[in-house]
Amino acid sequence: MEQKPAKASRKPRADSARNRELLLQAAREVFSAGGPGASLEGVARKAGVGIGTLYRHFPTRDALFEAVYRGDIDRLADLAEQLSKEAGPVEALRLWLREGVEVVATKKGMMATLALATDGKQDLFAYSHQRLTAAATALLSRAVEAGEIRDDITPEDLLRALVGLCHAPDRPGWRTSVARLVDVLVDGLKRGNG
Amino acid sequence: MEQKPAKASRKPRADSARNRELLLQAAREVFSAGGPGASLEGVARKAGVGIGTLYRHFPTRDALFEAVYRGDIDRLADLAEQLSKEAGPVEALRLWLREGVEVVATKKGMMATLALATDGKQDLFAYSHQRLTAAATALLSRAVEAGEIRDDITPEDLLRALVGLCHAPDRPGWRTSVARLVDVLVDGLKRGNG
DNA sequence: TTGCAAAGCGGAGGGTGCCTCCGTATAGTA
DNA sequence: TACTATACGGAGGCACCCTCCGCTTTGCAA
Repeated sequence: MEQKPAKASRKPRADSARNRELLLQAAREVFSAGGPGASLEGVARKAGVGIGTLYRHFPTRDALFEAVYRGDIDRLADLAEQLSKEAGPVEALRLWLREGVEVVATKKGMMATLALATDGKQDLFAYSHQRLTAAATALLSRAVEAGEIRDDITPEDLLRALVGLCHAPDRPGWRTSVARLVDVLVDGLKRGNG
Repeated sequence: MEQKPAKASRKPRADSARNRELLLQAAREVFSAGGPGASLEGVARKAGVGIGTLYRHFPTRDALFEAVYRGDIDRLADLAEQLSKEAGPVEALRLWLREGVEVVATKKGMMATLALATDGKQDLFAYSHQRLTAAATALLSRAVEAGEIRDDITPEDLLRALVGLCHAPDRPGWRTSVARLVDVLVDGLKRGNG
């Protein structure tokens, strides 16, 4: 029942690793500027690499998104944990949502990633989805157990709201508008408003 | 200072009007199924009309959206007026948002239209934007004047929330999730939750 | 070092969609 | 019926998507 031939596989090639980095860097820039619809050929051009190379490293557009923004997802998930220790249950929720908004604000491409990560269907985003869901679950259940918010809101609801509110982060007054809405939403979560 | 030559202009051609209708019908179907990214060439094909004809009638994708969904926008705006008479201030808000969600649920293409109409920048959507903003303003200010909700929420905030919550109307449990969030939002609007 | 094959490169090519332009067809009018 | 304003339609130029495969580079072993 041997798992793998384990063929003493040779060291990964240096040019491959280098190109991968070049692509990630280029994608970061292109996506941040141009949003989720940005051209992959543009990314390859900017990286100074053939389009074929891009597709070999990242077989789909989503794979590239995943690779580019996984770090941000992780940071957001970690933040939830930290806030659970440092802030009251409701305040932690509020601050977490605000930070989520803030992250998106600086990276248009992040929106698409967040949306995909929120969607459980994509195998590719299973990891990100799991991390975000766990973060949302933790924040919500803590507040529920403290008896401070209603108990019928799912983590999916919270993520949906986060992603939804972040759409169109270009419009004048976006930040303040979304900040208000986050407040409204969090207030609405509190017990005894029904 | 004659405004126009008023050249006893000839009657508009029958084929033109017919094709316009064919295009609208085809667009309705294609957009409803395929969302905002659906192919315009596909619309033309489905209408049995050349692509040039499509572009002559609707110079941009947005113009087509506008024409297809203006009726829905109007209906939504009218509903706000009606609800103002038939329901309490806060309840009217809640019901209006719910209806907005419902309209989008059945028409993917509507999402894009709503988003565009919410955005003031598009001259093309000036009418729709104005109608929706007026509707939101009426509902909000009525509730504010009744002292039932906070007074720092703008019509733009409300529309942003509506559009935002309606994203990704495909996911399982979408309806109930959004329904919950609308409730949370409206609860959060109420006075005395800060 | 050298030779070799695995691993990786890159861009041509076929497909789709966007939008414009203009020769051709046709509906209204005289 | 003839004439012309009006409308039609699709070819053409562009950009992008993604695949495929001949060529290059790299790591490794002799």
